[in-house]
Amino acid sequence: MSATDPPPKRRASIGARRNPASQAAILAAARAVLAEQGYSGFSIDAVSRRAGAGKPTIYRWWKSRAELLIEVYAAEKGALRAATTGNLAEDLTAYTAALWDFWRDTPSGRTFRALVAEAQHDETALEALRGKFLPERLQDVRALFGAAVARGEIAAAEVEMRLALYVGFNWYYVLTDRLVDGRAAIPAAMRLVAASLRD
Amino acid sequence: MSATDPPPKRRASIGARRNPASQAAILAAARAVLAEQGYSGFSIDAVSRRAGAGKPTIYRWWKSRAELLIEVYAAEKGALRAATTGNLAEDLTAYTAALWDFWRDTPSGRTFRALVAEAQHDETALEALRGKFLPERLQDVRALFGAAVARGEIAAAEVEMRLALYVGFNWYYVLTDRLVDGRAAIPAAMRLVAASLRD
Amino acid sequence: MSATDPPPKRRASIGARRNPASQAAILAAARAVLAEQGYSGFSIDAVSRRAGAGKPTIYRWWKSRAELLIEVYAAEKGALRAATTGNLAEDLTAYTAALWDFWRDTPSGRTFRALVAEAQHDETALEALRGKFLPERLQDVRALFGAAVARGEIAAAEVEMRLALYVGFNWYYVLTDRLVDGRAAIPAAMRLVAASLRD
Amino acid sequence: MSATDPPPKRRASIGARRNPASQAAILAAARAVLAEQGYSGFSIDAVSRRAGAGKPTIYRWWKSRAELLIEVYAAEKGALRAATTGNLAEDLTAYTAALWDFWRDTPSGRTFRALVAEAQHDETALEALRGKFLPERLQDVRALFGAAVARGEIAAAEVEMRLALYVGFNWYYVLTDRLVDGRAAIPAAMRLVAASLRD
DNA sequence: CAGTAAACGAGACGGTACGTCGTGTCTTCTG
DNA sequence: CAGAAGACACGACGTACCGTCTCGTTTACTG
Repeated sequence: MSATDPPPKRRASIGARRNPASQAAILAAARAVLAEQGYSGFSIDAVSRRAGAGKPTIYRWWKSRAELLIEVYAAEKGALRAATTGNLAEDLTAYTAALWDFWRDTPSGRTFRALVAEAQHDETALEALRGKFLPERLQDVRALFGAAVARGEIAAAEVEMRLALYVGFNWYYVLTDRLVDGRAAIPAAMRLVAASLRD
Repeated sequence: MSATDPPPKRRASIGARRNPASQAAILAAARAVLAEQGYSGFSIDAVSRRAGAGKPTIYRWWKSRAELLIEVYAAEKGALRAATTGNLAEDLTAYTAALWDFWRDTPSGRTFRALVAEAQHDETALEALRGKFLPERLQDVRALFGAAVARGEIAAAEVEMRLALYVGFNWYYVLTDRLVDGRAAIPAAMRLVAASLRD
Repeated sequence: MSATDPPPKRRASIGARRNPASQAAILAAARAVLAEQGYSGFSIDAVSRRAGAGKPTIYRWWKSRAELLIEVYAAEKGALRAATTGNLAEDLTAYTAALWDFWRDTPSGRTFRALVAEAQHDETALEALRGKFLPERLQDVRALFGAAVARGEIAAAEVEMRLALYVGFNWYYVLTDRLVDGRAAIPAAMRLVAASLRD
Repeated sequence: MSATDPPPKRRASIGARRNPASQAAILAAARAVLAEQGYSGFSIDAVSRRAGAGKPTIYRWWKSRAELLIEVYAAEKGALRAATTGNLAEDLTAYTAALWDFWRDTPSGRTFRALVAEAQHDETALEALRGKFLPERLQDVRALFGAAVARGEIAAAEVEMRLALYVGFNWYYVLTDRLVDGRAAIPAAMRLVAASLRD
């Protein structure tokens, strides 16, 4: 989203179906608002103004702020991929470093923080976070743990617990806006998350 | 906070100093509002109405919603204490179980969630969370880690990383409102947080 | 849902244009508040509550209390008309008597007083009073003077001065809430306002 | 009142009686506030801050804003005197010109406007205006009319009516803040106020 | 190929909350 | 015991945003 917005041209209806141009404009506007003002400036009114879209158009396709945030996040997250190399701690470290870069270098960090905040407001947003957003986002990481289970590194029964430690570690740093400070701690933390419990 | 509130009597000024009765009523009202309506119903107006206090009285003593939340939380947290028994994993498990009980059985869980959400809105709230709230709240847990360092269980350089894993684990469950589901995972997670990294 | 419930009658938007029902309800509420509580009870909040209208709806159409007062006054003033019979003093007397009746028997006297008071608070209100309200309200009286000039009763150059005396006389009595006491003085005063200056 | 306020020194009690220094400071502060901000900035809080006086001290000696305004006005008005020369119109013209100068060149014009506005808010202020303030202020002008009655220029029964015309003329111009524009109209208006009604 | 259905922008609507200011009352402390 | 200091409950201020509603317009899909 450029700082100098293009003059918002009126996008009329294209008939009795969703206008992709409007949807794209709304997502772009939401991303821009989050990038520039953060969660406190993120309102349906602001997005509507920025996108040159009517509020009902937004509410028609996203029934809550949370849904909009989720789609904004998903639109940018696509590129990030976790690769299995044979060592869980190293895989987690590589993925986490990439994730933190992504959070730092795009508006996605702010989007993520907004989404977690939104889930504290709104029960349905929390449900969406738990039931849809997190499972999707954690798919790759879960696969890393799955591969480690297959290799015998960790027990299958421990995956959820390790996942919670892993996710919580990331949340703690992103929600306190300390992605830079905490970066050095990633490798050791990932070694612990991947460590054996047999001793 | 009983559901049937006593008839709110007007509390006049007691001179050019803070009226403890008003402060207590405001804190109690804030706690009650959070308990009954959660973060979405938590507004200075609502607290003011509930407490029978003027909004300026609230703003006089608490510069922001976050400060009020912090004090509400602190007022209930007092009782919780961490004891060192000689085994870090066990100490952490005991403390965490007590913390989760406290979050579940009092409005404090909601207060905590509200505070984290507030920190996503408001930069000064985030600063207060990082600079004042968390250090104070983590004092006891940090002491547990310190004792483990003294016993040679873990390295001093690893304390911050382990603390982040520990805190994140708790945040993840409380912020997704899954304190009940996640309870069984506590002991194993704490063993991992306390595990050796030498192998 | 009891059958005795008064219909809540929320006035929704009727599209991207002013809803006449809301405007009428706001004007009626403003008139009612002034009639019942006078200027000291006249607040945008009170009008909003009384009208069942949102404050932003009021501010959207009236930039200030003064504008609202002016429109409330104009809505009732319509009926009053000045007739030229051929004698300025008598015409003024008849009109003034009717005006004072109108001020006494409707909320308009209070509205007028409120408007003058408002103009002492607010520079833009004063500007509206001088530039818009008074010229419109004085149109009829000015026509009476104009007719007298045409008949040769008074000099054209004296009209503004006589108008000031005339208006001031009315203001003095209405602003001191003595419309009843002062009534007997109207005819003689009007003879003086209409008197020749030749001697 | 100088623009650079002297550092407000604490004026302690001087025993169980009114402290003249405090009263003077309060009156001076009220005058200064009116001069600088007009009626809209005139509040007991503002006067209290400016004077370095406690609000209860103000309320103790002046039970309303109106009383304070009256005393502020009286403190400056003293100098103005009406002189009888043998011609009512000329006497009125001279006095009115002096009065308008006084209103223009001192904060008194604003004080006067504030007082009239206050009387529209507050019934007791109106009563004070009618019963105390106006009779005192009009004493001199009434004397001019009395002298004219004694000389046979006007009828005794017409004095109140002429006084109303005279006062209203002044009010009209001061309340619309047009003392400069209206100045030229004074002599003719005064001739009319003093004119014979016998023709 | 006309009629209908639905999406679009626009923006008004009744509300709630914001954070600040002023009100008049009250109490304590100082001199 | 007066005076400063200032806290108190209250309520108005003007603004932002909420989610809903209706408008008039613009297509595409239908019968």
